Amino acid sequence: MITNKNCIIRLSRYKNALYRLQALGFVKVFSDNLADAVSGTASQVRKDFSIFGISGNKKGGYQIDSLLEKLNSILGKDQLQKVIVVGAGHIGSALMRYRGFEKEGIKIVAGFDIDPAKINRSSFVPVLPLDEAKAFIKTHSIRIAILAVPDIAAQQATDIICASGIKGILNFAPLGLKGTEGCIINNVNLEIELENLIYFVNVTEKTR
Amino acid sequence: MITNKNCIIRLSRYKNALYRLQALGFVKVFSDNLADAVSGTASQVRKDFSIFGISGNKKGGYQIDSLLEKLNSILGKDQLQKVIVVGAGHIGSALMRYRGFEKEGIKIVAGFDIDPAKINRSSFVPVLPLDEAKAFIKTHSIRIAILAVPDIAAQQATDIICASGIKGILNFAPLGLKGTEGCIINNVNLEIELENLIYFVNVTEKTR
DNA sequence: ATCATATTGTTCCATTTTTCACAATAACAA
DNA sequence: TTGTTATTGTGAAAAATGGAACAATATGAT
Repeated sequence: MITNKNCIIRLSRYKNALYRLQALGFVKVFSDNLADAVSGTASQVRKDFSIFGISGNKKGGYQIDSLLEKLNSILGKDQLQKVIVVGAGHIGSALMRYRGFEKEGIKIVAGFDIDPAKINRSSFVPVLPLDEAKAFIKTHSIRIAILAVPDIAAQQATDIICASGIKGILNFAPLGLKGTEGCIINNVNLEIELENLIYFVNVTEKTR
Repeated sequence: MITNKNCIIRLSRYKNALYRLQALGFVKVFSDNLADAVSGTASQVRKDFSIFGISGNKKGGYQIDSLLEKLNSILGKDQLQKVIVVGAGHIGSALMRYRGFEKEGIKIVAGFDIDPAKINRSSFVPVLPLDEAKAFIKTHSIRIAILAVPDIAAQQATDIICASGIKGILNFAPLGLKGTEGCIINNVNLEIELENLIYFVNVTEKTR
């Protein structure tokens, strides 16, 4: 099994680059074209493909359409991914309104919040009481949740949705959550991303 | 020079964990406490510290307050970091309203947008025309920008702010930006994060 | 048909990152 | 004081990752 997160991220980037190339009218692509497009190396492109049994043609490169098919299948993009958002604050609401997911086959089907004032069953993405999350997750077979609640509420919310059958959480709470058995957690911590950036900006400024 | 991004991210996590421990009344901490708190290993905690010349006491662990001081200094948190947001759409606006940055010494001082309808000079975080970005960046010595514009506008916006003296960009546009000389770009790609999560959820589901 | 060329697929090597293991030693107990 | 114990700090081993190189080979030219 592949456990290299970076490798999977690269597959996503290849996929995105391929759509751009396709839109420009290209039909086939070489490993070094893709490498350029994602700022990588041609060896790595080929090795990434080889890991997943994707092969091209000697001297002929890769056929973009079939390559996209394979990548999309690996990335689970051959089916609509239904996702819920837990927490309808600033970030949560923005994610529910964000249209960028649609073209990626990711559909936010509902939001959940504890605050009655946030509930709105008739909005484009309905916002429901957290109490109803468990039933909703089961009824709609939801596997992925985006967690955008304040840090104090994060672990509790995690426990609830994990117990309801959620298999993967994209966590925006500024806190490392304890991974529950059978549930994968990816943390997107904006504060930490910024700190990281600040660190490297400072370092490169000092050393120049 | 330390170029290991993961290492710096771990420093941020240690720092956050230390604040939590401090809030619980702890005064000193051992490497394995910290390891538990961030789901890492004690060796790695010690090695990370050793890389930055942070030392503790044999049998006495680390003094939390002095440890925090050192980490904060490394992470550039001993001074207020002024940040601008470029793009006042859903994500950009949510970030401007997000209060989580404040306690991290990160202050969003202004937003910028091309759309005149988005301009609001009197809001808590003023939203100004993109035209004014260059002057603003120079006047206020801004080094860090958060980029939250649609993908088509991303490269152009990047060029503008890089040319204005921005040294680091946290990019939310779903597109790998070409790194301009002297400007570091960290990408936060929500679609890719979700795809990644979906991949690993699928894989672990299949192998069980 | 033969040759030259371009590009893949994979093996091997270098580098980076993580983990292990243990000597050094500070704190504490008797 | 002496001994015991807990914990650090680090050097060496191991694992993971990335990159270079090249044999294999399909394509197209002559």
